Amino acid sequence: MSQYPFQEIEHRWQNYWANNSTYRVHDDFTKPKYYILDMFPYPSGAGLHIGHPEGYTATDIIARYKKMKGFNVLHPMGFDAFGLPTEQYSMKHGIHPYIATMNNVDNFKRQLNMLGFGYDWHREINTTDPAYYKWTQWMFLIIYNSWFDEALQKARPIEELPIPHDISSPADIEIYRDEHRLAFIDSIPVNWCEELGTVLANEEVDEWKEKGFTVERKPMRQWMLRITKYAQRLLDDLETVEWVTSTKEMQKNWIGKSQGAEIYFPVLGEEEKITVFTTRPDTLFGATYVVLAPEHPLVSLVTTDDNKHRIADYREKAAIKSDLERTELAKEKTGCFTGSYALNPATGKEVPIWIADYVLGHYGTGAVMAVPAHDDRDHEFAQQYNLPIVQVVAHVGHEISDENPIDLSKAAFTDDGVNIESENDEVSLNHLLTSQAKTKIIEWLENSGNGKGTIQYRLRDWLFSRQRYWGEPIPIIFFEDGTKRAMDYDELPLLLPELQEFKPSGTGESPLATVESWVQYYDKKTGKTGKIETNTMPQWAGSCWYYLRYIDPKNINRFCDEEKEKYWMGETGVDLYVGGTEHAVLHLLYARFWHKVLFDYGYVSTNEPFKKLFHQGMILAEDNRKMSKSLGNVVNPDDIVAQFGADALRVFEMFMGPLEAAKPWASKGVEGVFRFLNRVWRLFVDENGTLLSNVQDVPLTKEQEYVLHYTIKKISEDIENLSMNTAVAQMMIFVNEFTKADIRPLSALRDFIKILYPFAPHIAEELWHKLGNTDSLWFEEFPIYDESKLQKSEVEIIVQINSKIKAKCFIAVNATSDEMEASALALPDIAQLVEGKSIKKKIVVPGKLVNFIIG
RNA sequence: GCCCGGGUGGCGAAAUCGGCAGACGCACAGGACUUAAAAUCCUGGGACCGUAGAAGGUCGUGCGGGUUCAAGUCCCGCCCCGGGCACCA
Repeated sequence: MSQYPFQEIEHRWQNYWANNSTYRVHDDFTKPKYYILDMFPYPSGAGLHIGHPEGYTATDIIARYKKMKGFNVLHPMGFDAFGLPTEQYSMKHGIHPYIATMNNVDNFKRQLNMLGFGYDWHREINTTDPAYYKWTQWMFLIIYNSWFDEALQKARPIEELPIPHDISSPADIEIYRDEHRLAFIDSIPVNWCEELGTVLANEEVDEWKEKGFTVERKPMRQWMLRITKYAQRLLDDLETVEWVTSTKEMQKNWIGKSQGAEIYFPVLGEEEKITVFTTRPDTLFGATYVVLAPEHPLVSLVTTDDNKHRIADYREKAAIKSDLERTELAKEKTGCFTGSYALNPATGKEVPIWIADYVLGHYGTGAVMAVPAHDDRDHEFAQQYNLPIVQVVAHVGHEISDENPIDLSKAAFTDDGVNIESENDEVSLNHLLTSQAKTKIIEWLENSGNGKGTIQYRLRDWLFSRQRYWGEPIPIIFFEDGTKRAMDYDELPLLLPELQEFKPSGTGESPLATVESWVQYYDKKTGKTGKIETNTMPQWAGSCWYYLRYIDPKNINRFCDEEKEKYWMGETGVDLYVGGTEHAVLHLLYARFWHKVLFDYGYVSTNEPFKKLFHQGMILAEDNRKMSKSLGNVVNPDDIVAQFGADALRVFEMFMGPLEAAKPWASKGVEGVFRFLNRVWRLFVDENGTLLSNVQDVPLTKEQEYVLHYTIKKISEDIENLSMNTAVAQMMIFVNEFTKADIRPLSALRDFIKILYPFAPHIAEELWHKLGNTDSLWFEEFPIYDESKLQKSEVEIIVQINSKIKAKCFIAVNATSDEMEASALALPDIAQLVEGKSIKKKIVVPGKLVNFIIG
């Protein structure tokens, strides 16, 4: 294959860009800004995956395009380098995570530069850099030193938290404050992984289980972030961003808002009431028993002596089960009667109190009223244990029982309908539709003091601590006298200690707990001695705010300068954020949460961090399966670049198909794109790389003008819409058209190079210089199309008889309907077909078609 | 089970304010160049019927209906694939 010298060209231009700091970004506030962001990579030992260049090329294209359109473009890159994989690798190979990280980062940077991306490396960030994680810790302290004002729906300083009058001692005030901080310590059942020696967030459990690790539930002391306080805002503000609908949906489902009611069931013979949460308060008259989660605090109170052993036994078994075992693996529902009864506040009837692990302790109130007639789970349980089933909702129009077609011995009736048998002395729901019954019963509950309407969220607080070494230390000191204090901002960063051994301590504590010299702390500010918190932050922490650090990465006084933040974040934040779907919920939800806390304090100027979000699809192996080492179907970017060059890889990944779609790799496809780049090369130069003599300063033909201006228009629009595949197709059409020309008009070729440049910057720069230019294309303007060149004097229309195409003809572009009809009828084929027939109907679409319906 | 996406040639895909289905590329076939090959260039192509060849005809965007002069595109009912959630009361 005779080929253009891509290796030489790519090396030359990469060196040129580096030596001339071509991509240096300046904070020029006079220009309109465009902030385009990639999800920064985790620098693994495996190096760049072939999927990485897909999103990165797309953003590189847009960044260059926007730059050429006159925007001041910020398109930065950095590394999310804390986290388990590096620490695992370090333990296995005995290399310090810091060294492993540096090596991996170097390799990633080499590969990113090899692909010709236009990053300003002066703005590189690394989450493991103390100068960076100082601010991660700072933001943690902002959160720690805050409470959430429900009335204002925003975070406020903890000092401003109103303290109830009956709390006066400093110790009690501190306890009260701790109960309201947005970062707090709790002892809760967590997902403990013995092999990893750490707890995992609920969201992370599946990922590690897939990798073959076991995860069990175990109560432990943990740091939590009160993200649930922001549930409503996180939900509402989704409406203000331009995100993929599926991702918005996922976040909505994850937050999981439910409207319903809390209802109080008095325990017979006790003062206490059981509060249940239900979304179907309209079925209250059908509640025939109450179920508590095994971990519910009232369980011991309501358990009668003769049931003690069985209940204790059941609770113990439930406690060690993971959520997974309590749900998917449990084919049959299990439960245990406590021996006590509660009163259904609507019917006044006694209903038995059970415990069962199908009721989750952490959702709602941890207790439910069971309505077996109208809930599948309650129905199953009632059948299992022979509990009464009472119907209170019927199909609309079938309120009279003998016409009622519902067979409750088989399944529950869970649809909306109309209430029956729902009446007491104070309220009747009978004949009301489900929605009306809900409103009415809530009204009654509130008036009678038996309950109230409420909203529940599925979202849980964020488990924020990890028992690992390779993460940000949590800057809290626990003193020997039992008090504690958060470090002040001027004491940050709290550095990770140098460590020889970073294996888990084995006690459930972080490896940091074994470093006496680091843990033991003499506090100069208070003169007290104590211990530093040994848990570290999860990997998500550093990525919660990195987009802000790019704005001012070297700032030592602030996470970023106020004015620069205002400029680059503007009215609506990052203009475009591109990354994989795998972060649709977690990273994007956590980052939004941190951003909102910062927003509450005025540290950032936008409500939401990312205005527009786009997910690139996965690149599959040639066999249509996921690429994996074990399948041996991995394609390495280094190999492709060595064989065909970075430009070919970039253009091919854009040409494969829609950016958002999952698509299989095709080695023949790269060759095709490589052939295209060679055709581009030969459009300009001969075998020796000398500019062809038939590239001349001549005017374009009408046809060439049309193709050129259509290409400019089409590709501009395609880039804006992220339709890179059709943009590449249009460049191919351009090259095919102009290759045909014996004399190639220089002006069109100049424009074409500028269009090609965002996609294939190396070959474009080389050809640009061969045309005698001395500066980089980075500083050129993107061509602008001329609408008048797109106007054709004649247009081809189709002529149909009975809606079938029978002929085509050219007509003047501004022809009237009558003229079109006359031209069509004048065609011999049409005249012949119409002859002797009556034309029943004529449809004329200007500039498109004429259709004769004949009989 | 629920919520999102998506089903178009041998393959990746274009085209959705309803108006020539299959742009562009891959693979394939034929030809030119060559001692030969590679590379390059040119030509062809949805399927079926038809014809010596052409002309011509029928069918065709997952399946079944519908609206319309006209449907890949709009409406109704299904099937299949991918992703997410899943005892959340």
